[in-house]
Amino acid sequence: MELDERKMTILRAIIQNYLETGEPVGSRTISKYTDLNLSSATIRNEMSDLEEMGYIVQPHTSAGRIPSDKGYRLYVDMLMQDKQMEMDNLKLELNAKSEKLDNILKKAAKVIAVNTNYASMITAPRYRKHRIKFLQLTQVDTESLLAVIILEGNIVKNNLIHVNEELTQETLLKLNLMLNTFLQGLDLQEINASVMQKMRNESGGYSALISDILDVIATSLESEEVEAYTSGSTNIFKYPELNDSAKASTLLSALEEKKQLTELMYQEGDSERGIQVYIGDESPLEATKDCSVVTATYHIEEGVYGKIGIIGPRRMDYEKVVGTLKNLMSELDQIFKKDK
Amino acid sequence: MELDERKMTILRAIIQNYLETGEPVGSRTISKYTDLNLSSATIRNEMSDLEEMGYIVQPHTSAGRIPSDKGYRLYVDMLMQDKQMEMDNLKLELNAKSEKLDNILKKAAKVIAVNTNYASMITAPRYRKHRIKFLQLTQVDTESLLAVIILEGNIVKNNLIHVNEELTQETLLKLNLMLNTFLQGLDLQEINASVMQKMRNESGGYSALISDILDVIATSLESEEVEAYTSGSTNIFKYPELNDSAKASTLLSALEEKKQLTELMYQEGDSERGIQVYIGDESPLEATKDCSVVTATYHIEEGVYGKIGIIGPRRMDYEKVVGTLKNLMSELDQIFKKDK
DNA sequence: GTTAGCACTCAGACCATTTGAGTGCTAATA
DNA sequence: TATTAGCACTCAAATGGTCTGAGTGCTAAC
Repeated sequence: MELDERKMTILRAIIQNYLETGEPVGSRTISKYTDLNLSSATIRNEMSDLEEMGYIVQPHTSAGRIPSDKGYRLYVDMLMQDKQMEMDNLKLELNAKSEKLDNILKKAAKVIAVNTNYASMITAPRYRKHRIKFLQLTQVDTESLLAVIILEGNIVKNNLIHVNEELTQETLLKLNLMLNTFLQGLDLQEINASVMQKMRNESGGYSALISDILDVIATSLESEEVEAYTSGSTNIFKYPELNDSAKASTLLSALEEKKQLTELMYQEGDSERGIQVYIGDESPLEATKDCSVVTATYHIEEGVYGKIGIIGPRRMDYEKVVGTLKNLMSELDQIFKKDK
Repeated sequence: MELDERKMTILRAIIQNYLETGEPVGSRTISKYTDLNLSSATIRNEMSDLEEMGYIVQPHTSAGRIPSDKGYRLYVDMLMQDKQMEMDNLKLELNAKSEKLDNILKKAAKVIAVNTNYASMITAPRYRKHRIKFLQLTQVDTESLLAVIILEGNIVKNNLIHVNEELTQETLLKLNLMLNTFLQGLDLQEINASVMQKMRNESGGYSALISDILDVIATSLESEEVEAYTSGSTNIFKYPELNDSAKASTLLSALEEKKQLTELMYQEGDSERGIQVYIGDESPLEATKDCSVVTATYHIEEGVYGKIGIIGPRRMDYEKVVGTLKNLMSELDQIFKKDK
């Protein structure tokens, strides 16, 4: 059987109608809804064909039809190659000048959630390897040193180190110089035993302190799970099909935990560019089997990127979501470009 | 009428039973549950009295009784002055040495949520006024300066500032010296126009930069909303009485927003010490009218403290919750003491 | 190829009935 | 006088039957 023009129109009508109402849609509805001027009986025949081809399903005999994952997929694919969206204006109100990365991201997540009425999640950019760009120790008071570590991409980490004796200005300068000489441009793997040994040798009696500092660096680089922010997770209550306590609970847990979702977003073959759509069972994540997840990538610099995700019901308004995401992506790209 | 020994016992039995089951409890149950050896009829008489006194209510005629807010209140008050809890061992697994404040707090929130099966929230310590302890500018690369600001209580803030020209080492030293001389020990209110003017005068041509820096400081200090972490928010699905979508939704929104809850925790008359219990309508917060909220305070140093909160159903296991909180409070106090 | 008509299906609403847990009251008992 | 047994009563929730309406598939007519 062939998926001709008319079948397409009907399928599209079914999907759009279902997106609006959330109820299975019947033949009579479609016969009125479209401008094809076909009777419900004809529609029934076509629908029966569409069902056979797997694009729609009946939740039970004598109910209307709802789109299957395959049907959504077709619809989404059609959308994707379709005309460029007209952009509805969404702006991050940021005085970007002194705004920090995490604030920007939090706001972005919120903007998306509010605009789409779905749950959103955004991850901080993931650097392929965290190279040390710059290191600095400063005496804060008699008993503590502040270690500031700047990684490539201007991620700033800091940590207090407790010391017993006050260090002279001179010693600090020396230590700083040494640390930078040895460690600049390295990532965690490259700080191996031999580097560490050399540093200790040259430290002139401060080898204990050096160890402490290396410890701090190690935890800073290592524990770097990708940070993620969510927003609008309670939006899922707006969709009856997700709004039973078992489903809502697993979904919200996933959103709270973030970790799984992060993994999903950084999926293999994510192509680093463009927009990815997981419909229902297509998702490798158990918790989102009843949802659709749309992810997008924003870029900070070559090879450094983060992800935005939207989680909503299968009957998500894909058109709007994809539009909003594209929009926000370029917005973010802008901000980070200006930021340079 | 008087609340004699026997009535107390019965009330306690009703509450405890209701905590376990979540169902209204009837006279027959109590007559078997307690070791008073009274018939259900007698219990009925007593219950009728208790109802008249306002400690229990009937959800509808011919249902069992459930505790009223007043009843819970009595019960909680009894608990509070009761014997010291035996501590069940909960430990934060932390290698506290290099662990940062926010990590400790996140873990604490999690530990509580897991231990109690309620939702938990913890706020970072709130300083009455944020005084600047130490400031430092560092050149990171040709176009950016890193400004590190350490506030009293060792809260570290940092921000990148974009500059057009590279500064000499000497200029930086001078600027740093000046910044510290002028700003050390001040809080935001105290950085007024006259201080700013003086600084600009002495800056020797870097007044634009100084303005930028002051901007950064201002946002760092000002935007200091209390940070808060939540955990286990999905636990609320475990309690049928909260598990309808309207209630769950408002509650979860409150947990996601955090702001309202933070306000609740830093309530007027919070006495800075000890444990506070809000039962149902006692809470000034609309979103938690159907819940109970228990808050506790942990201390970092004189006058600097944060809050832990537990949110659960009215029929919360107050005994356990209060125990756990006391426990964790001392644990946290320990960690922060060691940390000094 | 399209349409009208008809029999059939099934979820959900509606209603009556039953069940069981719980109550209040009264009279008997210790 | 305090306690208890007994009984009539209430009401939520469960059960089960019936009806309704939206929807289908199939067939015959256009």
